Amino acid sequence: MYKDRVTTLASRSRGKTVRLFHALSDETRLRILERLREGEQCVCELTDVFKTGQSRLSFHLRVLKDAGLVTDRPEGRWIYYSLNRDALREVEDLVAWLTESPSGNMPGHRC
Amino acid sequence: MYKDRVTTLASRSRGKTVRLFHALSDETRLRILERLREGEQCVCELTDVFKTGQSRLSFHLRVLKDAGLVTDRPEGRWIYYSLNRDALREVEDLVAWLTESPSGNMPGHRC
DNA sequence: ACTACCCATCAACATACGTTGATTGATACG
DNA sequence: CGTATCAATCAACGTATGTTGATGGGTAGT
Repeated sequence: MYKDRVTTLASRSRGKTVRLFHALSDETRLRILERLREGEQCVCELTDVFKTGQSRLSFHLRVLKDAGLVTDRPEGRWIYYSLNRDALREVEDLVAWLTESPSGNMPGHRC
Repeated sequence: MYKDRVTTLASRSRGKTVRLFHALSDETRLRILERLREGEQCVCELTDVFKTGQSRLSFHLRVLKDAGLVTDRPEGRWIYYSLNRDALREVEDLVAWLTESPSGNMPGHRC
């Protein structure tokens, strides 16, 4: 369990992790995720709710998708977005690993 | 337990959350956190390890500190930084809340 | 076919962010 | 004292990011 988490962070490319956190570091995108938490939604629903330009939402949805936090599914002329809970759990593990105390000791340092 | 998490995210200002994730969305800062995970460190230690300019680290440490992820403690002419594990646990809860399925149902929408 | 709708993409712009090198202040040490 | 060290801050710069309005491609309905 513990070992799993170690490798989770260690083996993961830092760039991918950075993109994950970056995707989460925007108010609009957080609100989108909160919304998607309730279930699948199409873009038109979101533009309705957020009362904002469509291209703006499209932009943010793309950031979330590139980070792997959401998935999309076309149906007719709509595209439905939904949360990727696996990615979120990965974020949880990442942070959990940081929170834990390491086993070994650190080498000293002369200032 | 579940209710706690709900209020954790709901009562929290989104701006603060955004700053948290933003602080985590940089490779240098992630490496600093990984380092601090092993224990308290002064800036000179970090400049040594990362072989980079002092002002650069100072900048990133400030971002981390403003987000509440680290704390600093002056001692003599050095300043020691350490992880704020409470803040990290807060991040964990935030993400956990997003991951969970909500209880109620969403209102429908006509496209 | 024609029109209406949904969405992604683009170009242009403004703002935010990270880097670098220099300066400043504070502490320690001779 | 004078000098050296540690670290925060500043100004200047280039790049990344988010916003807006316009365009275009695909699907549905008439």
